[in-house]
Amino acid sequence: MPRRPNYDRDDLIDRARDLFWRSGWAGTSLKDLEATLKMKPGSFYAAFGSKEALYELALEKYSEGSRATVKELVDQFGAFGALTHLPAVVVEAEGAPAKACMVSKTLLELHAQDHPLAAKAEDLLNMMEEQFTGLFRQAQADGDIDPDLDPAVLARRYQSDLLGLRLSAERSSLDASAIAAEFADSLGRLRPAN
Amino acid sequence: MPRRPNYDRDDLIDRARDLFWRSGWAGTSLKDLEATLKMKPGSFYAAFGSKEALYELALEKYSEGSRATVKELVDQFGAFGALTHLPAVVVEAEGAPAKACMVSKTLLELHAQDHPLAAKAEDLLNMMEEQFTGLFRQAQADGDIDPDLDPAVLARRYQSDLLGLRLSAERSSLDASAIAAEFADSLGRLRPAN
DNA sequence: GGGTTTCTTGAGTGATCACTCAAGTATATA
DNA sequence: TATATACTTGAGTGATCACTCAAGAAACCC
Repeated sequence: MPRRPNYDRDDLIDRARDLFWRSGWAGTSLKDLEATLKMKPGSFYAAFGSKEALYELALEKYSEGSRATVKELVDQFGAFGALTHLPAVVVEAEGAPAKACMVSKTLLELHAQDHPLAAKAEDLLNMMEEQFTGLFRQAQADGDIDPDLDPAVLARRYQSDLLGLRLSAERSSLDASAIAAEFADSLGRLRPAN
Repeated sequence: MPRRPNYDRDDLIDRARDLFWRSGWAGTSLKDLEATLKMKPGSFYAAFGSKEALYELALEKYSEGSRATVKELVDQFGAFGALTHLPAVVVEAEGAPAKACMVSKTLLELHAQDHPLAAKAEDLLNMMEEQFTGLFRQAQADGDIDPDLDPAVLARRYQSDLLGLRLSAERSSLDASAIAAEFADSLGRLRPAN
């Protein structure tokens, strides 16, 4: 009986994610969304309920995509190889709306307002950190990293440096690839002693 | 002949800086500024011209303060000591409006809009990077760091990691002091070989 | 103390914000 | 083909945005 929507919901969320990723929460107006999604306000609110609800969907999709990229690197290069390749991958991503991580941008923008999306961003950063912990643990099992080191500690430091690298990559006057290469190189110091 | 203002301009800029630092550009409304500075719109615009002009003053003052803090650490601990102490200082700053660097927050929020304040933020990050380069050079002269390493390269990496640390320190679920300690510790690897 | 100059006040500006809703349109079932 | 059920449209909502300006108050010089 019903009329079906003439849009692909998943594609809309992708486009919204890219817009939010680039321009942030306050920097993206409903007019911007209407233009990018080619939807009138009525359709928009029928489909998503609110700007905030769509942002949350977009943020979750960003985080899923981020973790999927890491998994692909693991399949291709193994756990240690994924950790060393990721910095360059993230900095050299050509089509990406921004170099910086969307989750960290969300946290920085909305943390002071105690906005629910900032809490969501914290959760997602924790999930991503856990993925890194798993990678360091696996790299130890593979004999690529000193087994005496604590994978959780390594992961926190790794994620912190990676977020710094991605933030720095937003600077136009700075060659982020060079930092990425060094970052990857310095992981070699974590190799087992023998 | 004239009537003098009944405020301390320097103090107003300090308070505006703290407010902008915490809440960001879009997150700070003129109503917020009026409340914090205890000024009516007329006085505000007579004194500063626009929200953007005040933000620029606040950002410059933040950057000056940031570089002054580093200089104090150099006086107290020397160049290498300043580099090792700074991570903990920055993460444990109790009274600060935010853990993350105001300049990097500005860049992330406004870069996509090609906002003049984002360009300003880039300039200030470059200045801060130069200060770090000078510190690494001095630390080499002091015999604390391997003279074969490039101080400019070390500074870029150091700044990137420091910005990442400060970003991570915004996460409530994360112990940033531990990362800071490790960060400082890892600088020991840059010592000369002998 | 009169006159000049500046600062302060606060109501008011148009623009934009996220969002609503009644009316119109298209689709699927019966 | 008739009807029920969405979806789409777009003008319009009140709230808030950064900002203006005319009027009044205060401080200085003579």
